[in-house]
Formats: sequence, structure tokens, C-alpha cells
Amino acid sequence: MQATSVVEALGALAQEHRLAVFRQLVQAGDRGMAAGALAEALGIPNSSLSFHLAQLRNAGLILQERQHRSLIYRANYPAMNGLLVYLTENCCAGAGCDAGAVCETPAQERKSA
Amino acid sequence: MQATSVVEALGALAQEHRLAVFRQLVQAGDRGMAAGALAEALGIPNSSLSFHLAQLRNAGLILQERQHRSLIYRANYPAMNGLLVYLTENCCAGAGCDAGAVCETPAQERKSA
DNA sequence: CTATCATTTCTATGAAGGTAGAAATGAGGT
DNA sequence: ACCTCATTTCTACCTTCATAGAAATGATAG
Repeated sequence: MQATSVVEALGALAQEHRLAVFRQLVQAGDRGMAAGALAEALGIPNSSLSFHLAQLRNAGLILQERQHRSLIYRANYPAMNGLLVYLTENCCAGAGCDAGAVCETPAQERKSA
Repeated sequence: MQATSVVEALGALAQEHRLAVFRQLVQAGDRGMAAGALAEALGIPNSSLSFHLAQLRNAGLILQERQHRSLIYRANYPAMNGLLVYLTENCCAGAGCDAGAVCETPAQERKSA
């Protein structure tokens, strides 16, 4: 991962609403959530939410997919991991720190569970 | 860790220079670095760097300590871990993701090594 | 107590980010 | 074809952030 995209990703997360959106999607898992559902769940006006979703998407942190009438958003887990790894790279001058992926893409719950 | 402080921490890191500073300190380990050394290493004017250091410090990501004439800065590893953990909390709707501390405070290199 | 050095605060200026109502878009259903 | 609904783009406003030179601070050494 590159410094520029890390800054973008961090900047995308460094905002109350966007952090809430991202976490909601992280917790929603592979199933994702529609823009409208997010807006209602978090109490954010549609136009504002749309702005924030665009930022998160532009930063590569979330993925968009149309499903019938709604646009479904999902967390991009590999991107999140890249971020975490970047921050801890070469950590502590090599003093026994293990920096690795924290969360792999969930595979075992494709619209079942 | 609380949402507000997470936003602050992410905001602090979401800037080219501050991210560079933080990584430099993460890599410097427990030994830390003086403000002047950082300014020179990263090619940032003193006054600008001071502004950024204050932001990082205010966000709780770095620690300050006077050592003779210089102010030494060190990464706050527990704070960093809190951040990483927060992002991955309740990850993937409980689909087998292990979110935990990635880097503990380095203990084995106190001004030796 | 004074000189010196590292660092911070002050200041002004320019750029970027956040908000939310209203209008526009674009896909689906009938 | 038409209507409807979900979502996005447009717009305008205001707030916050980044920058860096110059002056001020605060600690140490002599």
C-alpha cells in the first residue's frame, strides 16, 4: 500500500459520520447495507450520506453494488487490512512486534447464516 | 476507546506529514526522536512540524519528554493498538475474524541495543 | 545572570472539507 | 410509455485545516 492512498483512507475514516458508516458496514459483513438503510440507521440526511459514501468509496474502503432498486454498500476488508498493516510496518525498530492482517474477507456467510 | 478520540486519532494521521512523522516514530521505537531530528529527517520547517506534532500529541498518538535541550517524541503504541482494535471490532458479523492488539509497547530495548 | 540553542506560538493567507435542501438522474415495476 | 422510488448531483454557505516566516518562550551551560 502506498502512502498517498493510506492518507486518503485515513482521511476518509477521520470523520464522525464516515467512521460510523464504515463500522456499520464492517459489522454488517459481506451482506452489506443499502444507502437508505444506512441513512436511517445513522440518522444522516440522504444527500450528506451520499457525499460521505462517495468519499469512502473513492478511498477504496467500501464497495458498491446495485441490487434491485437499491445500492448496496459493503466494507472492503482487504483495503482495511492494508491500512492496518501499513501503520505497523517496521514497528518498534524490530522489537518483536507481529504486524499482520487482522481480518480476512468473510467467506462463510454469503447471504445465508 | 471512544468514537470521538478515534476520529481525532485518524484525523491526526490523515495528513502526509503527520503520517510520515508517526511512522518515523513507530519505527524509531522506544528511543524516540527529537523535534529537530524529525524536521531534518523529513524536510519539514520547524514551525510546521511543531504544528503537526501538537496535533499528534493532542490526539494521544505520540508522547513528549524533555531530554536536556531537546524535546523527544515517541510513538504511543497502546494508543495505536486501540485504534486498530476499534476499527475491526465486531468485524464481519462475527465471521471468524480475530481482532487483537498488533504491537505491544516495546520493552526490550530501553536505550540499549 | 547572560548568552545560546531548540522548540513553540503568533500571524496572515490560501485551500479544502462538511452540511443539507432542492433538483436531477436512473433503474424498476406496471 | 409512464410513474415511482432510491440515490446522487448541484448549490451556497460556513467552518476548519495547512503553511511558514518572524517573534517569543523556556531550558541549559558557562
